[in-house]
Formats: sequence, structure tokens, C-alpha cells
Amino acid sequence: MCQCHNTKKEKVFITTAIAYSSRKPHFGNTYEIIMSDAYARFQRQMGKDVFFLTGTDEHGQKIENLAAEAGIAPKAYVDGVAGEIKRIWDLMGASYDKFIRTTDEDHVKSVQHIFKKLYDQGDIYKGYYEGWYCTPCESFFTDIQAADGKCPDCGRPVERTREEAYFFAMSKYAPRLIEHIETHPEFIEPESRKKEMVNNFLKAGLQDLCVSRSSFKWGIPVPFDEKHVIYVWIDALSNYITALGFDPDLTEQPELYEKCWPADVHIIGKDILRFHTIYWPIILMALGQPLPKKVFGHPWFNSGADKMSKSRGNVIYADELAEYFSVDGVRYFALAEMPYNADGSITYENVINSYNTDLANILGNLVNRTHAMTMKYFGGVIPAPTAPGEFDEELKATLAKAVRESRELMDTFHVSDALHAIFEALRRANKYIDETTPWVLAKDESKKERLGTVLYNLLETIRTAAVLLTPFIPHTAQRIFDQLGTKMTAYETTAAFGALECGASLGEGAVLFARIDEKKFFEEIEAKQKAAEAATTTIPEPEHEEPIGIDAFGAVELRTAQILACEKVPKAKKLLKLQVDLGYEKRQIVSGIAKFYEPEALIGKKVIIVANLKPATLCGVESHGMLLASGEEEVRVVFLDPETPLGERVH
RNA sequence: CGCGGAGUGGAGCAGCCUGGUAGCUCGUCGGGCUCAUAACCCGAAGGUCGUAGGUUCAAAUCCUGCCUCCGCAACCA
Repeated sequence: MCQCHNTKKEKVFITTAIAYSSRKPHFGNTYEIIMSDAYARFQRQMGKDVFFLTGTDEHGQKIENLAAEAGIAPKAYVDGVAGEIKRIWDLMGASYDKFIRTTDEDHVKSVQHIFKKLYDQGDIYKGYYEGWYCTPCESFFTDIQAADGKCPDCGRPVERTREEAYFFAMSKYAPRLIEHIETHPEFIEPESRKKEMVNNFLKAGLQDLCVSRSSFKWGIPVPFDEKHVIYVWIDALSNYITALGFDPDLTEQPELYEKCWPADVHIIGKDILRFHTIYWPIILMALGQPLPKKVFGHPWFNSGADKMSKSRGNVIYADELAEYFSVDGVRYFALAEMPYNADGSITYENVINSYNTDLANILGNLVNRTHAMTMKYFGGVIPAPTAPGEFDEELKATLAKAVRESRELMDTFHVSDALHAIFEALRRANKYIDETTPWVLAKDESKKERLGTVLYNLLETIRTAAVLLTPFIPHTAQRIFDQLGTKMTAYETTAAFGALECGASLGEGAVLFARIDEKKFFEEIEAKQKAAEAATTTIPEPEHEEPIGIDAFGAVELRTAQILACEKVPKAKKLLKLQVDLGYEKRQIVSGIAKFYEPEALIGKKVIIVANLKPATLCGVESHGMLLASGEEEVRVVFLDPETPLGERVH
């Protein structure tokens, strides 16, 4: 299949998802670029010809809205955020070869050509998007979403509308895609995600995908119909090929594209696996292009046990962490702590622990003590090893195992396991020092040769480990090479023990990672947070609605009622079915509060309901009205004084 | 019965495919060493591997039921 049996290096094309430029990315978002970077650096070390692509997704309604709120043009807004994203990627040491922005001129042009081609060949057709439209939100909703005639976002009435839109007829390609997935078991990883995609979407039957919008402007215009902009699917996903210069209008694709495509791996968050394993392959099939070889869906970092989110106030940023733990400290934590197939968890305690234990104690201290002894006993000149002694073989064997295993594990994206394999060798080296007791050998002039061998073995172990660690913590690896005064940094030098040049002089010693005092750290963090709180208000300014008149409020008929009975809606996780008494009538209401209240606890309580809400059906259960409650993440029902009469109007 | 995944010493994970003495990191307790960043090394305590059955000479591992948790999907009126 590969026609090139010459000396040309094997190419590897690696991509991350492009980051949505609505706001500054947090640590969870940053994980992806760190992980991909480690993989890209690893592949370069393996001698591959790597092309590593990342970038930003800059269109869409959300950005249009945020820009409007900020009172600036969308382009100015995304220039700012994309700049911030790039700054953080660069700070974290991301070694990408190209940073694409979906507002780049050539991307825009190619996407338009792609859209046109798909339209011309009949995959995209013009149709009508029928649904419920909320004018203030400028959003469309499906029958199910707006089942009660209310906007699911703002709760205001929606109108039945037919909007002209373009659709991609996906179903035609589904059988081919199913076959591809079944005959290419490595296509979706981890494996467990594959079934989710096939069973939930592909086998269930694909709906035609709406690929244009006319409800907002901030996007790439449909080239032959300027009322429409191209929706995110074709715009964002195409970046993987437009970044290489692909354009369907060219009679011959550029060299970069011919060389790199298909991608060897798209590294993405598990949340967008669906777009990358269904929509994207189908778009490629329609374009007559080969499919990516692998889509790897990585897990996410939670903040403690919870999802990281602004409203919870638990957001941690990579650049702020780096101020305390250094870039490599942050990289190491991200890479070592994320399990292969389950969400990771970040807390300051965990970061401190990983930093102190692994980086400061095991790695840093090992380098430090070895360097110090070589200075003290040999004036900083690397001694030549002589006859092997006790424990030497075991040390070398552990190191060889680390070389072998870390490579195998990285090949299959088991990043944290690969790091663990390397640290295994470092732990063994610390033990080797205790076993061989160089400080005892140093007291006996006749043991000088043995002492030299011991130190050489240690220095060479450290050097080898530093080579292996290069993809993960490149800055630290370089600092170790500097301290060893060695130029033997290539991966090939790990093949056999003994590449370190004896007779050469060590570089200057330095502490690689100063231990962090947990107590002091938290005092500092707290002080910082207090200062930040003092500077701003505790509660960030929420998004406000347009002012309304009294009559608009009056249109909502709020009345007092009592909950007579309450039970869970079967098959629904979030819904409770309530029977309420308004005094003048009884009715049934379904409310999404199952997560927050036990059904029994609500019986007898008095509440406020929206009495004139059109009935809706939720999960097959009729709901006639709506309970008043506060909160998004944590919902609290508004309860009334038990003395309140029933059926009263609330003003 | 919508689709999938997971429940392993105090915490976080590996082992399960290809049954056969339960492993790693952190934490706790005891000891050692002094080259080193209160670090490093050794030892110990601590698990009926969610639960109830089944297959087998033998089950964390295979099969079945149940419980709990987590993704995805569907509803947070």
C-alpha cells in the first residue's frame, strides 16, 4: 500500500479539535493540546515526519452574541480570544506546525468551494427547516424541544416557522460508513465509544443534516445564496483539509495535502466524537477523499468531582497553574493523571501531590543527588564504567523495560501509563543508590573504580530517562541534558546502555523542581482569591433580558397552588409528575426537578405555578403548567408560606 | 425493558479479552540511611475484588439476575 520503499520518512498527520473562540480555555480544554503535543513530539522522536495541526473555530451565533454584548465586531472579538488561546497553547509548549483559524481567508474560500461542490453534485439540497422560532433568541427549536410552545432557552412563546435552509442528505452514505467502521476496528478509539456511535446514530438511521443558517450572520456565506451562512459542521470540520491547502476547485491538490491526508489521528474530546465519526467521514466520502485513519476521543478533566464551569466557580486555568507549578509541572500533571478511558480529576491537592512526589522527589532529587556526588567525588567529570557489579544488571534491565514499554504504550495513546513506566526506572535508580551506597565507597580509595561505575550507571540512567521524558516535559528534559553536559539526546541513544560520554564534564547543577509547601500554597491562593473578590463583586453580572412593560408581565398568569401528589416519571431521569390543586381546579404538571427533590418531600407544599402555559407532553406525560424555581445547576423550587390560600393570582 | 461503560484495601487506578498465589501510586504506622529538595530506601497494617446464583478441580477474571454510579440518546414547561 505504501509505494515509497525509499529512505523517505513516514509521515504522521496529527490534529486537535479547533478550539471554540467564545472565551478563554480552561485547564480541561487545555488538556487536549498538551496530550496531542506529547504525542506529536513522541512521533517526531520516533523519526516520523510529523505535521501537527491545531487552531480555532471562530464562527457561530454564540460568538456573534458575545461580540454584540461587548459592543465590538465579531472579528475583533475572536481576534482577542483566538490570541488568548494561541498564547496559552504557546505557553504550554505546543509544537504545532500550523495554527488555523476558520476566519482565515483561504479556509473561507475552500469551505465555500466545498459547499458548492456538494450542492452541485446533489448531496446538499435546499429545503425548509420547519420548527419553532424564538425571535428574541433568534433560534430554532424542534417540536420536541418546544413542545409547549415556549422557547427552551428563555421561556417566551415561539412561533411556527418555515425557514429556508440547506440540508446534507447523509443517509445515502450510512451503509458505507457502517461498513468502514466494522472493517476498521481501529477507526474509533477507545473502543467503548464505537458502539455508542453505531447503535445510537448510524443504525437508528441518519437524518438529513441542516448545514446552513439564516438566523445569524457570523459565518461563512453560502457562495450562491448570501442570505445563508454555512453552519458549523462543514465550516469547522473542513479545517483538517483546508489547512493543508485542499480545495475541490483545484485540478490538482497541493503537495502538503497529498502528503499528509488522510490524517493519522484526530485527537478530540469525547463530546464531539459524533461529529468526527459520522458527519465528517460522510462529508469526506461525498468529496471523494479518504477517511482519517483514527479518531481518538479523550476523556475530560473534572474540577474535583464536578464538571468545570464558570457558574460553579471552580474553573482552573492552565496558565495560572503554570505560575505556581511551571509549564512542565502542569504538563506532567495533565499527562500523568488522566486515565485512559475515564474522566480525570484536578484539584490543587492533586497537582501539588503529583508535583512534589514525582517531579521534585523522585526525578528532581535523583538528578540532584547524583550530580552532587559526581561533583564531590570526581570533580564533575563523568567517570568511566569498569567491571559490572551487584545490582547493575537489575538497574539496566528496569531501564530497558522503560524504554520498551513507554514506546508501546505511547503508540496506543496510554499516555499516563507510559509516564509511569519511565518513572519506574527513576524509582529503581533511587533504590540503586541506597543499595550501592556511594558515600561508603567514597571513603575507601580501593573502591574508586566501583564508585565510578555506580555513578556512571546513575548518570546514564538519568540521561536515558530524560530522552524518554522529552515528549512529555521537554523543558525539564533539556535542563537535565544541560546538567549532564551531554549532547546525546536522540532517541536512538536509548537502544543500548552507555551512550553518555565518559570523561566529559557535567554542567552546572540546579534544583529542577523546588518542593511546594501545601500550606503556604493555599494561603497564597486564598489571599489571591480574596483580593479578586474584593476587586469585583462575588456574583458576576448575569445576562439580562430586555426591559418589559407591566402588560408583558401580566400576560403570565401566576397562581398559588398546593402539591397533592408527586411521583417520578418512569423512563425520565429528571422529571417529576406532580398533581397540584389550584382550589378552583386540579391539574398535572411535569417538572425537571427529580435530581433535587424526593417526591414525598414535596407533597403538601405550596408553590407558584404558571397557570396559563399551553399544555405540553414530556416523555409521554402531559404537563399543564410550570413550577417556579430558581437556579440552573442547582434548582430550588419557590415554596410559599403554608398559610397562603390556593388559586390566588401572584403579582 | 433506548444504547454503552464502570463498581478492586482510606483515596486514585491496573488486572478481566487468553480463568490458577490480588498489583501500582498516594496516604497511615514502624525501621534504615545521610549523597540529596524534611528527600531517598526497607518493612508492616489494611481488600470475602458491588450483590445473589451458575459453569469449573479452580472465578476479580466466563455466564445469568439484581443494586448503585457514569457517559450517550430522550425529556430539564
